[in-house]
Amino acid sequence: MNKPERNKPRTRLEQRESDILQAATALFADEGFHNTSTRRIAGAAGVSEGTLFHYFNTKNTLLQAILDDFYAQLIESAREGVAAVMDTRERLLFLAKNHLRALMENQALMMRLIQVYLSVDLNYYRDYRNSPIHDLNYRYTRIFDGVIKEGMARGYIRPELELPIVRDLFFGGLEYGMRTLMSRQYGKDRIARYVEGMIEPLWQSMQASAAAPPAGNAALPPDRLEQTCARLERIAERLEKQGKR
Amino acid sequence: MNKPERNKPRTRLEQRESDILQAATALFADEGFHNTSTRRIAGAAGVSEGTLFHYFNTKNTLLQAILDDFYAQLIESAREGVAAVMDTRERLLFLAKNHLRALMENQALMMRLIQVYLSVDLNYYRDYRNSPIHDLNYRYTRIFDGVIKEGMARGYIRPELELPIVRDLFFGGLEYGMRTLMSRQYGKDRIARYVEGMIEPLWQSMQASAAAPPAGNAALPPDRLEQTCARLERIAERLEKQGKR
Amino acid sequence: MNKPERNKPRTRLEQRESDILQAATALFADEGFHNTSTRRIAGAAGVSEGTLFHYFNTKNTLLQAILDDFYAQLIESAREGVAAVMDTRERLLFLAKNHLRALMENQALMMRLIQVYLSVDLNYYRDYRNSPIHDLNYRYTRIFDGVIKEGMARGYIRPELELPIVRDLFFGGLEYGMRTLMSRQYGKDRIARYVEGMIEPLWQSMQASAAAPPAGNAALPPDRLEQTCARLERIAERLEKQGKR
Amino acid sequence: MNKPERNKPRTRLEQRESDILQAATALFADEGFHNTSTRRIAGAAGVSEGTLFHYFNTKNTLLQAILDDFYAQLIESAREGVAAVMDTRERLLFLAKNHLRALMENQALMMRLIQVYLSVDLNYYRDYRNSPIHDLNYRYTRIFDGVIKEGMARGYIRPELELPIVRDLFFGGLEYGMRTLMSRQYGKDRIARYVEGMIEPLWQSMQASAAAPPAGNAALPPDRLEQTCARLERIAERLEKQGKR
DNA sequence: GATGAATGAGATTTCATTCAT
DNA sequence: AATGAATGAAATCTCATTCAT
Repeated sequence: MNKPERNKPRTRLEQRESDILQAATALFADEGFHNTSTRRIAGAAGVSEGTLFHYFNTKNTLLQAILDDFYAQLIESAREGVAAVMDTRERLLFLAKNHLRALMENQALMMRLIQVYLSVDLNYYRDYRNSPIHDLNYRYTRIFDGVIKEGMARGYIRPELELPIVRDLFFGGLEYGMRTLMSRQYGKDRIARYVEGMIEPLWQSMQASAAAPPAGNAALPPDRLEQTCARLERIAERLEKQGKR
Repeated sequence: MNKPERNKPRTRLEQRESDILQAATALFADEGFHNTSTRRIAGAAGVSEGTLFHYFNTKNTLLQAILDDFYAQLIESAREGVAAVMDTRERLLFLAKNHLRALMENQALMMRLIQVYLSVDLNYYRDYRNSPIHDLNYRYTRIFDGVIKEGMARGYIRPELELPIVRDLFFGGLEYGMRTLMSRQYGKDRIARYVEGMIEPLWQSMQASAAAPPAGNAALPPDRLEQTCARLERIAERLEKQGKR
Repeated sequence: MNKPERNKPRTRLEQRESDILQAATALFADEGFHNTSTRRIAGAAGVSEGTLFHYFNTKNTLLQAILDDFYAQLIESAREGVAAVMDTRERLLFLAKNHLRALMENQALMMRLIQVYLSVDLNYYRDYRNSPIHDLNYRYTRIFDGVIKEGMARGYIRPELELPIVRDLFFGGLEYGMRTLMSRQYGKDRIARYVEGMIEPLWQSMQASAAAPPAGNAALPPDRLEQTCARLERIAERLEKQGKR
Repeated sequence: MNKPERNKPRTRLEQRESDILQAATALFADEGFHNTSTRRIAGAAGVSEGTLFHYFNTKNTLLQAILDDFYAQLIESAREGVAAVMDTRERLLFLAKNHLRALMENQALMMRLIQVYLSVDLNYYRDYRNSPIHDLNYRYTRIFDGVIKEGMARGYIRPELELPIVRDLFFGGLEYGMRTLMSRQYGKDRIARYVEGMIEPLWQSMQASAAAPPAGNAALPPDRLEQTCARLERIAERLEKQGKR
């Protein structure tokens, strides 16, 4: 899947804008946002610094534009994939793979960018809900939400499951795992295997069947038993010590 | 639980060092690493810039020291909690709460710092394995790993579960969810409820072979019970012998 | 002879660059390299500090540029003078005067700059041969070498004389003597007298085999005379032929 | 010959002072004056920074002390050598070798130090005559002067020779030549050979005999002749060119 | 006498942004 | 629309020197 080239720029203006975006994307990904000067971006894009600021008023604007592009593609690809597959589990697999693929294809740029953006340039937790990135992310994750809700409606997923939590596990798990994945050489199949390994337990916990014995209680007995055993063990140990004296 | 105050600084040197660390921690948390100048840190700590660099050769050194401190506390509290509780599920609940608590107590500093550190100042994915933070994180997550492995040994967790994936879901989910949590006013119980909501599906998916018998009582570990009984009998016998003396 | 004004700057850029170079030259000369801040240079040149670094990436680059300019002028003037005079002794006199003149005209800057450069900023004796200043100096002293070699070829200088040693005496003596000269008020004729006083013994020691016949007329180069006479006769013959046509 | 150890420090105070001097000497030599911080000197000397400034009020004081020591040794060794040898030429050879040896033994320190001192920290040419280093150097070069004067008195050196000029050639030549010597691997004999090569022409030019044909005139005839030849040559060449047309 | 923590002025360099051309 | 020279504020870090202990 081709990235920024997708919207083929036709006019000279669009070409320039695209050049700048691509150059900035590559440099941000390689060196990080703060370690990349606008001068270098301009140089890499083959334009003057003045021109760069002619297209993007601010370095932050540039970052925002990159994020916009990225999310636009992410959202589009996610929607397409979800529309093409009907099975809920397959849809989740697709979303996960697509998510990782997009992140990695951009040389992990996005993860870094988003983090930097969230962590440094915005006061993230202060005004997250008003930030433009919140909006992007919201629109993106709604696709996931839709899949889950449809799965519930169809009876594949137990309906009392808390959606936000599944969402956190899904995206959080994927991005956390990406660290491990990226620090090694990885192939396409490696990603696929990893994703399947992650969806499997998630899927289990979503199953309607698993809800049958209402969890809460089902988990209690062995714990209770375990606790009692442990207590007895402790007593036994104490007795042993005393015995040795 | 109190943070840097824990190791109460006694000498004047330690006091100063602690002052600087605290000031830097707060500022980094509020404004981000790159938006906080050493001058402001020095000012906030009540020392001159020269003094700051007398204690920490580099702004990065300062960051490193903060991370070291944070992880040291995190690791210690995690170990203590795990040692105090025997039940696997309870342990996971504790680890999750502890993780969130630590992150939030530091004004979400650490998450941001770590991200910045990973994303910007290091070339994260390039030399992650050699970075000092990798080591810290490794030592921390091994505690989680230990809990899971012990759970498997005891029969509470199906042994074919892939540990790295559970780990990614656990920590990734927590940190991803933290965004939501922090953007609202939250109370202690809110965290607790959130954590329990997250552990519940995770725990389910860990249960022994949920695929075959629909979970529930299948989680019973009969051998464990048998072993404990046998041991108790042995102890009883020994006690009987002692009683005969 | 005017220094940086020589290549009259036409464009605004060249003008600025020249301003900066001149300001830096003057300040370095007055206060020394390490005691002159870039801020003061910028101020003296009437530009902002940012502009200064726009033209010269580094304070050292600036120094290098000054040295380049100086040597370029030195080399050019030396070549011109040598080309304009045929007599070896006159050439040496010229080179010596020119050397001192250039050094003094630049407010003794160059001697100081070069020394500082050699002594402090480079590890002089460690990588002298690879330093850019070595190259400049080499190109300059080759002019002297050429004069000496030609003097040998013409029979005015005894050929067994060791060129490096004469070179050391020549330039070393001049620069060492400059200290004395500069600490007093000096006029043009004073320099001239000093130079003549220095060339006199040097020249004597270069004369052909001063050891054998007590010098003086021994310096006569009979073969040179013979060769020239022969050549003149040949030319005369040819002219005669032409006249017969 | 041992350098700073010569005045064997007895008291603890003297030992410390000597330690500091030695450390500073080595570091200045290796890294240059401005690139060596007092902190590093203190560290290398095994004392605290406070102590360093207890012994030497100023970094410049330290430099001055080093120079004092160096010159003291230089002067002493020069005096001893001159006293031990009677022949004028031998004395000059000794002085030259001794000069180079001392310079090189100190890792070329002194040359660099003096240059730095002269070039940067003092406004050398402004108040050279009042500077302490002028005094040291004056006392040192007077030894050379004495040798020359005695040589004149004994009839070995022509009396009309200008002493300052010979002095400049002698010391200037030596120090200029040192650059070449130090940038290669050199042995003791290499220095000796170099010095002899340099004294030879110098000595010739000092000879009383060379004065017999009063130089000035003696040098004229061949020059005059040369000029005439050159002129004739030029005319001949022009004629030849015309002839070829 | 010895220490080394503390200082604060200052040094070089970077950078996003502006604006005259 | 495009340029790139110009800016000046700010950033990190160094350093000789002082002084309380």
